[in-house]
Amino acid sequence: MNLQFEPIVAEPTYRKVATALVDHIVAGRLRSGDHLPPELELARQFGVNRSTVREALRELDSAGLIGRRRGSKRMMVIRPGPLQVGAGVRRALVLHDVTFLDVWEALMILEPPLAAAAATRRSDADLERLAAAFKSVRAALHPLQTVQHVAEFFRALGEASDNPALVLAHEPLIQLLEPSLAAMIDKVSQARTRIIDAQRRLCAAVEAQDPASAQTWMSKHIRDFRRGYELAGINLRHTVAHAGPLS
Amino acid sequence: MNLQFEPIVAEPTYRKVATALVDHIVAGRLRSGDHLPPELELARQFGVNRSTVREALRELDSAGLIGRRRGSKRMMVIRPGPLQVGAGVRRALVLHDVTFLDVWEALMILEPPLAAAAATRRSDADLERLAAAFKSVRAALHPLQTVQHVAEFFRALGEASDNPALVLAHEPLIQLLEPSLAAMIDKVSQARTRIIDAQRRLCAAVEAQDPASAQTWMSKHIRDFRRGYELAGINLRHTVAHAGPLS
DNA sequence: AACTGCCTGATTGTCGGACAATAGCGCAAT
DNA sequence: ATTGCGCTATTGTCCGACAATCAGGCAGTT
Repeated sequence: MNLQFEPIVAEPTYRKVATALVDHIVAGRLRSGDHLPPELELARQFGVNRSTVREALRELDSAGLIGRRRGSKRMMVIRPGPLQVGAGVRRALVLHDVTFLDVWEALMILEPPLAAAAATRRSDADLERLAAAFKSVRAALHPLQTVQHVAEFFRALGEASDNPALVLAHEPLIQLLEPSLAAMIDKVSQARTRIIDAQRRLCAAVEAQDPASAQTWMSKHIRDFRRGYELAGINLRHTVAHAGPLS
Repeated sequence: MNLQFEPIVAEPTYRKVATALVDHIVAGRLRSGDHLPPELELARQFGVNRSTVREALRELDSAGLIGRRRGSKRMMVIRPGPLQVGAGVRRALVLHDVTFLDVWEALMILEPPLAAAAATRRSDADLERLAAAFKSVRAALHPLQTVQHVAEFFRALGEASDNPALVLAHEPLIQLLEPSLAAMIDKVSQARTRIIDAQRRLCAAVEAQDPASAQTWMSKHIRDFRRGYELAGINLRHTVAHAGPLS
């Protein structure tokens, strides 16, 4: 009696419908921008009730695979963007009790090479976006504004790296950084100046397409964040939970 | 006439219900392992129809925030695990036409420092899991088995780093690597040997808690992957799309 | 005491139908 | 070309229903 049985899996219908739709999207039969067939039509084709279709649609919705333009009624297929995906990962990280130190360490690993890649491969448009973000940071009045533009600076740098994997990997980190950074800037007077200084060097390095310099300065920049947190009296071993608006 | 108006957002009820539930979970009022109230009870409390509640539940379901034990009927709150979150990110990456080169570059950035962190902070249990994975790789018969255990090796290393941010960041990369790696091992005869050799060194470094050595060998290891792909005749600039089972 | 079988209630999965609100769209009028 | 009007399609939400099955109690047997 050495028999081992596989557990029986009874997938509910709404999940089957969902995976069927996902498969169509990932296989490219439904492309980004295409309108999804109306719910009743889908129900007819799948041979299920509209309620069931709707439950499946909520799953795709939550996965960021479908959405609609503002003011539009019909659903269309979209590509899950970094903000959407990043928000999900951020939630997961918060629930896993990620600490400031964890986030800082990950940034320390990711951002310098990312900056180097950005410097190497940036397009003129990327440079422009980066410069615009830098300008906004200098012009920002409130800490909250500042961090929003700092986040945009990081995002611009990510896009410049021209590597979707890196973009999606560092997006949740940026989102986790944002709220705590505001508190830090508010408490540490030199923080703003030092951030602006680092960004100026980074802009220059990216413009000059000097990866080594970009990497070095980003490294200093991230290290500075840690110093800022310590000066602000934030315990790096605390979890980042509840540090900002969530969903 | 310089007025700018904010766009009016009219959130549907099912989304409000979903965010209300998410807020409760993230705020810790509903903890991992808690049973969710029955749908009718939720409908009563929210003052909406059960269908609406169910659509909201599908959203949380897809986000990996709720689930159920096998054979159980009632939903319970869970923490979205790396596999779940990673699968979502992987889908997003595929839809963003990520290339082998992109994935390789991200691995090249992430894995060496991750290995160093693992070597520094690994527990005895981590070491055991890593050794078990290594053993399974050596014992594996088919390429498909091999890559599964190789993936497990990377996951074990990630867990050993004791940094959830790093774990979640490299999970989608592992998942993207998996299918193509099988093809590569099948074509390049030395690949298996070289992987095992690298893993042996990595195991030793992690056991000796020697971060520098771990980082160096991981660096070589990842670099080897690239050589393998080139030997296998895989164009690194091709997208990884459709390279394996999706959802 | 432990295991088994059985019954009952609770809960979910799926269905059908209904209706209000409104986006989409064509057509006429300006 | 823009505006106004009216019809249709589509979504959001609700109600009610029923089958399947899980959870828990209860009795009977060994």
